[in-house]
Amino acid sequence: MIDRQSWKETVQSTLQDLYAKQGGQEELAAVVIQVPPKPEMGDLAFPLFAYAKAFRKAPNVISQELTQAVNALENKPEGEAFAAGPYMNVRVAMDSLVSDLHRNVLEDAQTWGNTNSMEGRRIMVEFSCPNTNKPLHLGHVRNDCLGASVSRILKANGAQVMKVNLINNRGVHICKSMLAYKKFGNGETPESTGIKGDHFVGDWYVRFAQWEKEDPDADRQAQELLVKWEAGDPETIELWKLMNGWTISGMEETYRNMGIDFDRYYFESDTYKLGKDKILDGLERGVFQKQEDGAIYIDNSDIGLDRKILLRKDGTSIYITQDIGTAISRHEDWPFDSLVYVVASEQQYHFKVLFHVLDKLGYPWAKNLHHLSYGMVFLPEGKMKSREGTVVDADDLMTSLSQMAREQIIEKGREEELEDIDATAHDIALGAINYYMLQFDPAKDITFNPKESLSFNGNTGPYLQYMGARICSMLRKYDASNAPAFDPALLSMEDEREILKLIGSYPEVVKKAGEKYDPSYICAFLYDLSKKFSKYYHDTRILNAETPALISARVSLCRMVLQCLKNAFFLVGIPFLERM
RNA sequence: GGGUGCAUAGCUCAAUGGAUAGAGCGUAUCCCUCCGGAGGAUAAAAUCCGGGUUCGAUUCCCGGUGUACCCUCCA
Repeated sequence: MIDRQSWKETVQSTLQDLYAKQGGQEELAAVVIQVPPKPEMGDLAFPLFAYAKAFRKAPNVISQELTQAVNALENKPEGEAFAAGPYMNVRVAMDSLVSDLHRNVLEDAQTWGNTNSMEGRRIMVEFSCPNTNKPLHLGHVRNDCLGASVSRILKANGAQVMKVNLINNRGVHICKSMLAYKKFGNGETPESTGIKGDHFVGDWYVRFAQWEKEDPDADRQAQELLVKWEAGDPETIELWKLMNGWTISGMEETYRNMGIDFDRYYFESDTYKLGKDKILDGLERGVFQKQEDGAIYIDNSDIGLDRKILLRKDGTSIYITQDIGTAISRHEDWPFDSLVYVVASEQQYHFKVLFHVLDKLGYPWAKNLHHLSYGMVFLPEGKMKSREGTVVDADDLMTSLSQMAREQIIEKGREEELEDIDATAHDIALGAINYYMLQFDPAKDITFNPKESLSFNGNTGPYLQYMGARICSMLRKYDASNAPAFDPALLSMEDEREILKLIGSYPEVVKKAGEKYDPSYICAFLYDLSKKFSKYYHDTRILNAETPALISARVSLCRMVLQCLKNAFFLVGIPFLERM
């Protein structure tokens, strides 16, 4: 909103003139523009340390001379410069800027804040990618929140986005739950037991782990079943389809519940054969080599890595085999400019190799593949372990949070106000989860403490939702019919200037979040805005301000904040609530 | 052993190379004559260690220490 560029240019040329006056010849270093640490110190800051040597003067002195020169200019940008020690700071005149901002925010409404920084780019985003042998857990939740949010942020920056999910529905782990079910299942089904499909299949996976401990032959049998599966044995395929169907329908229920959706599903079972073909093809062309025992590998010594097996000696495919096939068929389906894989940091090596393999196979787009690597989610006692029953299940998490939200609603006596308590509780839970998962730098490992993390107070999603609900509540009480026109000059308090500047910076935040694939910038913005607004309405009368014009101006500010909250909420998956 | 991240307050996290390193939780103390207390205010409390670059380093570089993940014909 503030015209930083004009100020920068003005200061640069004034500084250069000043230097020339005292006989300086050479070109000075580019001026740096900053935001002062406190609002009362102005809106812009120019540190002048770097020029001390050239001017042979202390930065404080340069600041004073520069300030005088800048303020004496006839056609400087609107505002006032003042010396602040070794800095020259500027307080910008905001009235016309605020008028524009006010108009833009309210006219653009839900598209306000969107940028065109990625206009025309076609970006595919892969996320979630569950295995069909167990239900979604906390790790998937971080993945899903990130993938969904990044997709929305890229879109808000003008990109065309294709959200894809890759169902890992084949492999020895799938065979393990199938085998245990075959052996011990007695024909039970999710329907007969009343257990959600993905949980039902997951239970058999756990059962296999127990059996494996008792019977050393279990693992060999699982491998055998995988070979049968790849050979297309009808009975095996039938069971596989049945069990995958159970899992996937269970997961889709979880996705729906969490507001996650995809434009397209890919199935590993459909693409691994293409991967195999491409590897055999690469072998023929001399890109890959064959070991004495028959396994095919790529020699990665050119990028400082060891050899990597691409196809087992028995001819069955492994994890990377299908990823090769999947990437190729995706580019055929929807030619993308870039493909973003949202996958945990533990797979960094895998993606390094994958991208290298595709590059060696000669696909030009292999250079535009990006691994959005995010940190692990740990529990206070360490890594989640299914064997020790410490896995935090996604469905359980949603259920317990909804339950907590429901209790709070009742405790606060809000039932009467709400049309649908369960729906509101659900949205609060969703807001809490999304904000929790997205507020941190994706690269960082995070520790999820169920007792401490599941709070609705402080820096949480519900706190943000509450701000929105409070503003809505105010606006409902305001009669706008004879409201005086918006006068930006009335919003001159420090608090108001701060809030307006923050709103003005929102498009830049959206842009940065897109460039960095990082929703945490949006989260930080939301918290900052909410906290500032929260203090503002605590200290300042709005609906009962002194004059109708003042009321109108402040209400307008509230409307702007509200629009900004709504738009940012959308990007990070926090449901907006008019009442809560 | 090699590779890649990470290291900031008691805990969980912020901080475009700049001014007094910010929040939440927890702890202590205040605030419902005022628009919703899922709130506001105040206080105590931190940059892993050693070098280097720079006018200036939490930030950049090198070394060390700690920690996590990977280096499987698991996914």
